[in-house]
Amino acid sequence: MAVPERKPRERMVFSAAQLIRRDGVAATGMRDVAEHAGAPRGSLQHYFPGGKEQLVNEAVAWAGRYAGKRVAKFLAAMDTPTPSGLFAAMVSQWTAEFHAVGFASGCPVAAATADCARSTDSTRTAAAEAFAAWTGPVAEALRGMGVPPERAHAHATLMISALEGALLIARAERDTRALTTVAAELAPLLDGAVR
Amino acid sequence: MAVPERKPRERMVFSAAQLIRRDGVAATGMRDVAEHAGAPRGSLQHYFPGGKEQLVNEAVAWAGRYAGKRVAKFLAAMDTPTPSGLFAAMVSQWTAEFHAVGFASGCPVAAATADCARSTDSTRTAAAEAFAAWTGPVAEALRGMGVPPERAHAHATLMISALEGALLIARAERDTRALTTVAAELAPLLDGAVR
DNA sequence: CGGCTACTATGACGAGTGTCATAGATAGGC
DNA sequence: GCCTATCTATGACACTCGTCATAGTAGCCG
Repeated sequence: MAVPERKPRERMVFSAAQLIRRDGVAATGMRDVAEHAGAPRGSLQHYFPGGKEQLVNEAVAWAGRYAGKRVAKFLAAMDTPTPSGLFAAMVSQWTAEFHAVGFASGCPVAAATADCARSTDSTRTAAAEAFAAWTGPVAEALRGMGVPPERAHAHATLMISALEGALLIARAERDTRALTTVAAELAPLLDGAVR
Repeated sequence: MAVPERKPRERMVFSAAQLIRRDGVAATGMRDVAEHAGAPRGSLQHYFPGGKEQLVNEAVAWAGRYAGKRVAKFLAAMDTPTPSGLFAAMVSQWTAEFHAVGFASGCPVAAATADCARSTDSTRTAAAEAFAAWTGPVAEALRGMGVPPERAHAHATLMISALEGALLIARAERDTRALTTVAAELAPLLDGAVR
């Protein structure tokens, strides 16, 4: 996937997210990010005076916004939206990506959480906000499908939890089995909440 | 939690698991492990000639075995075992630990997967085996409660996926909300499979 | 033209890493 | 006693990291 035409600063954030979800935060070097983004090394300290911490936090935030926006696209692609259909769409995006890149990359928010939750509090906060930026649109979509408001947020949390966990297992096993299993088993529960 | 009386080698594996789940694989140094275990630095190269990779892999394997053994203890502590009761026990162990240590530590298998799935294939395999060593006993327990054999493994995968994902969210949010939500929402589905 | 800002380029520094080499200690067998 | 295998101890090496300092370039305004 060639780096698209964007402003250098955005390219670096995007590249950071890509590398983080592949190798983790600690294993992703600033020099690697610059090279991956095709940006000069000196620009990093110019655009991100807060250093690696700032870059990582912006990458995590970017990932959260991206995931949130995807929800709307999934909805638009479905003729008759259902909770299980939305979840299936989320899962199939990941299975397709896993098959495309050979299970090389996971979720950047998960990587940042596992790596920095204790050491860097600002990154932990950024991860929490990223999860919120993802859960919110999912919950809203569920409400739009008829799920009672008091359960929509809980089901959104359940969906994202199951998805993140299945992502880990799938990556470890190099097999999308966990993802498809979770989607199949959760479907009746999700649709059962529609009033 | 003081390091219990064990043989030095086992202490180092145990300490490695503790540090990995706190700070991630890359951020955990060999010197840190030796110090945490109260073991001499020189012993590392003696017991683990395969270097850090070997130590990490054994720590991950240890974590998988530990999680698998816990299932039996959870079952023994319940008078009338149910799928939702087992899941609630797994969740409550984590909520208790989170409250005890201030959300400092996550799951070592998840950390190893996020950090090494691409870079170190042997660690990725170790993580997959750890998940298997955990899923197996859960599935067997479900069968013992009357869950049909063909669905027991799927439900075990669902339980562990949801738990792992909720762990990540809980750690990021510094709140056990995700864990309790997942336990509550998943309960009827899990118990509904009992014939 | 000068002057200023935005951005790029590059070398250096100190701290940290995993690993290795080598030497020292300790304990059991006989 | 000595010999040997197991374990400990420590200093050094090559390397990478994030960050800083400093200089250079491009482009626009006046």
